[in-house]
Amino acid sequence: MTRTPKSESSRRRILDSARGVFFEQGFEAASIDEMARRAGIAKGTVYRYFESKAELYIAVLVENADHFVQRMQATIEPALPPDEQLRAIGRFYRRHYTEHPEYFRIFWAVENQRLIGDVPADLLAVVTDVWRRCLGLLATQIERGVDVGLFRPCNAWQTANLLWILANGLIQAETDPERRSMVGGERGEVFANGLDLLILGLMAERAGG
Amino acid sequence: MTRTPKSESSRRRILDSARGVFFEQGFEAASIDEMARRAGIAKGTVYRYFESKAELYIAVLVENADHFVQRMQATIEPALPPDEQLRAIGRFYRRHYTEHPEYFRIFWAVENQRLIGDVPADLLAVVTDVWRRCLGLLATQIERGVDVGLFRPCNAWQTANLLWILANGLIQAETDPERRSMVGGERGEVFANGLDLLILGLMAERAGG
Amino acid sequence: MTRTPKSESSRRRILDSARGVFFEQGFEAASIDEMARRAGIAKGTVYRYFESKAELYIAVLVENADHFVQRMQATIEPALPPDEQLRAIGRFYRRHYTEHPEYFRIFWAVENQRLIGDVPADLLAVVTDVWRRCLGLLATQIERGVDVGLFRPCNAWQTANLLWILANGLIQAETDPERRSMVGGERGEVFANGLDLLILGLMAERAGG
Amino acid sequence: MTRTPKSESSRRRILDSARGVFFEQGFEAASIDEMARRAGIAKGTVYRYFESKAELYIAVLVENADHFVQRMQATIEPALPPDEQLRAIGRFYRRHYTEHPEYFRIFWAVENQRLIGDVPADLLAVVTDVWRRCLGLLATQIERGVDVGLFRPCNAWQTANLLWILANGLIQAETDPERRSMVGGERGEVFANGLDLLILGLMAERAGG
DNA sequence: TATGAATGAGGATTCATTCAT
DNA sequence: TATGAATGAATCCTCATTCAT
Repeated sequence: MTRTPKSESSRRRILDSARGVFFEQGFEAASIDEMARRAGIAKGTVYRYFESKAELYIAVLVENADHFVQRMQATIEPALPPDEQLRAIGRFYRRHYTEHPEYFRIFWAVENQRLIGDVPADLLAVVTDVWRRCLGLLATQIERGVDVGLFRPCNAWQTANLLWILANGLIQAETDPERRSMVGGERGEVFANGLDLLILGLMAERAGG
Repeated sequence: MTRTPKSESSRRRILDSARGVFFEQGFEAASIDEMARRAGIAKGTVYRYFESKAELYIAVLVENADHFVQRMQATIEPALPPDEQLRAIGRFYRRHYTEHPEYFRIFWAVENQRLIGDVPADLLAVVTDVWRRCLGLLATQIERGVDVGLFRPCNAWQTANLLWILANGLIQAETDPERRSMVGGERGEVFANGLDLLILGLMAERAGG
Repeated sequence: MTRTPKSESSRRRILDSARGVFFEQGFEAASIDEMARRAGIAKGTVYRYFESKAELYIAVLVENADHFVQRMQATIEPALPPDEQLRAIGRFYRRHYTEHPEYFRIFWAVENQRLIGDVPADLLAVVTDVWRRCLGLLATQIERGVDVGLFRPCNAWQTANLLWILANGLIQAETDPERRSMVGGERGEVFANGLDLLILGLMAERAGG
Repeated sequence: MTRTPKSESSRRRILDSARGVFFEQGFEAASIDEMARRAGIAKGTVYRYFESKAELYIAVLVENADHFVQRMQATIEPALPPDEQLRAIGRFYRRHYTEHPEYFRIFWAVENQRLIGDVPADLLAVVTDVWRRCLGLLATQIERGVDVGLFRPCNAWQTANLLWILANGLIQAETDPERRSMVGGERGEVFANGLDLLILGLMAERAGG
């Protein structure tokens, strides 16, 4: 009788358990049975809310995407200088992962797209949109830095891409215990230092000039 | 009953076809039927050489790892200065991917380990070993650079990790058409510029000093 | 708890939509969901009027039967001679199918009884009753024809059965495009000629005598 | 190691049990589980021989069709006059049904085509071909009868269609106990008399002329 | 040693039916 | 009385694995 048909709490429970199973097992290996079990509902009920496994997967990713982008945009503080801004975004990004590791993986799910195979339209659009908005956020700060002479001239989108790749890769590396024991250092510190080195490169020529 | 293969050529053919199928379809979606078909042998025969699908997958990855590390080590040219050495390794890495995209994926397969779930012992050891050797190669050059005053003081393994992450991430980014259209630029150029920026950061302080 | 419907209009709407769905999709493929949707009511409501899918199917068939028999009986015009009477019934039958193909199928549904499997009591009684009344109508005319010397002596019910079989078969044959292209001729003409040939056979001996 | 891949006896057993289940329950209601159970093999084995339920259904029908047409063609005895020929074909047809009621139903399965929905190409072709050959056999005899002046001039295919419809309808009517008790008479006699009446109609004009 | 037929557990999906509201 | 969310048994189909030959 509420505005939403079906039960919003069931939908919520399904999405939550589905996210867990999908991220733990991957799209192919994840089973609807397991999701239903975790959600404490019958298997058939899942199909009252989502037409297929693929659609459910998309719904999980879309939700994550929206949640993430909204928070990332809220991070921007216009008062900070561009290099500090980049560091702040980086800190937010890493913290967000720490707090919501499941949500975070959407950015790595992109590579697994092909697993689904026949539902690229919706998914691709969403994920691409997220990437674009994130890169755009970074590119804006980089451009600002170049304009005010803080950064040396560069292609802002390409440089944003570098920062993005590095941030993602560093977080992924943190996740792997083997890798961490290889590299050493505190988790947060390695991340911050990594980004700093790149930002330093960005400012280098100026220092040299 | 022994583990020793009966026919080395059959083992070879199985590994080759398995690599193709695993890399094209992913672990879950890959089917033994398809592998046997491509290898031109009967399905049951596969099980005379490998105990299970998972073990076969591991064998493929292990083999790739060995092949890769051997070639990477052969890349080192002691005569070059450390920064050029790093660039050379980067060029090799990217070229290697271009020529052998299948072999290359072993580094990203690590993250998908959990797909298998219960066979980490062998695999983890091998992959970790590869990572360690690759990072070691980079770390050696970085240390050399620091020693000769070309690079500013830094934790060599952490920095090697950065280069490694960036190289992998850039190549992955190249693979995604959406991403490339977002970032623009020539494929090889974006890769080279990215590494350069990091290396520039490595040398920055010195320039400033 | 009583079998008496709560709202006659709901019962009406359910029967109408059920007939459409059953006849379009067949018993197995027909879904209660679709019927409820078309009737503009909730699925659960269907079960307030009919105990099961099978019972609803029976109700549809019973209703069709009554409707059909009433109209067929109204066709008889005592003034016509028996052979014309038979032709008139044939014309009515074919026209009735053309105008109400859904209703018509009851006669072919008999053969599909076994699809349900465990509800023959009600259904069988009704359908048998319809057949009997239809054949009786024909048999009466045939007997009359024999009595007045128009037809040669014969078992009236067996002959009625022949006419009935032929009429049904001809209409079914019209329905199949492949069959029509095989046989050729105008739809109505093939039907009329077919019955005529049989009636001619009925009158043959007389002509010969 | 025999000429046929897989096991011919398994294929045979599957086809036999499938025919039974399909004809007893109809395409939709028939379950592969039941077929496997009756054949005494595992469910998965069915899929080694037939790609899908629909393909298995087609295989059953095709087999029946071939078997039937071959025997029907063998019935023709050139020495007999056309009217006797038609009676002989009728007797064969009825006897064939009596002995192989399952095989026989292919002619009534045509009407259920739509149940499958997405595999009409093969099926339609086969069934249409059977009908055409059967009607052709009848039409040939009718034409001969017209040529020799035994039958009155008529459209041979349309008349063949009439005989065909009547024969099928009479056999179907025999199958239904209710119908039989309504009509009375010996089974074989009703059938023979029915066809005779039509053949009489065919010869009537001549008698009258 | 190689084969490939057979297996059967497992997974996605459907839908008649129930029942709390 | 009507609703529609929830159920779960049933169905088709897949495929890693086994084993008799």
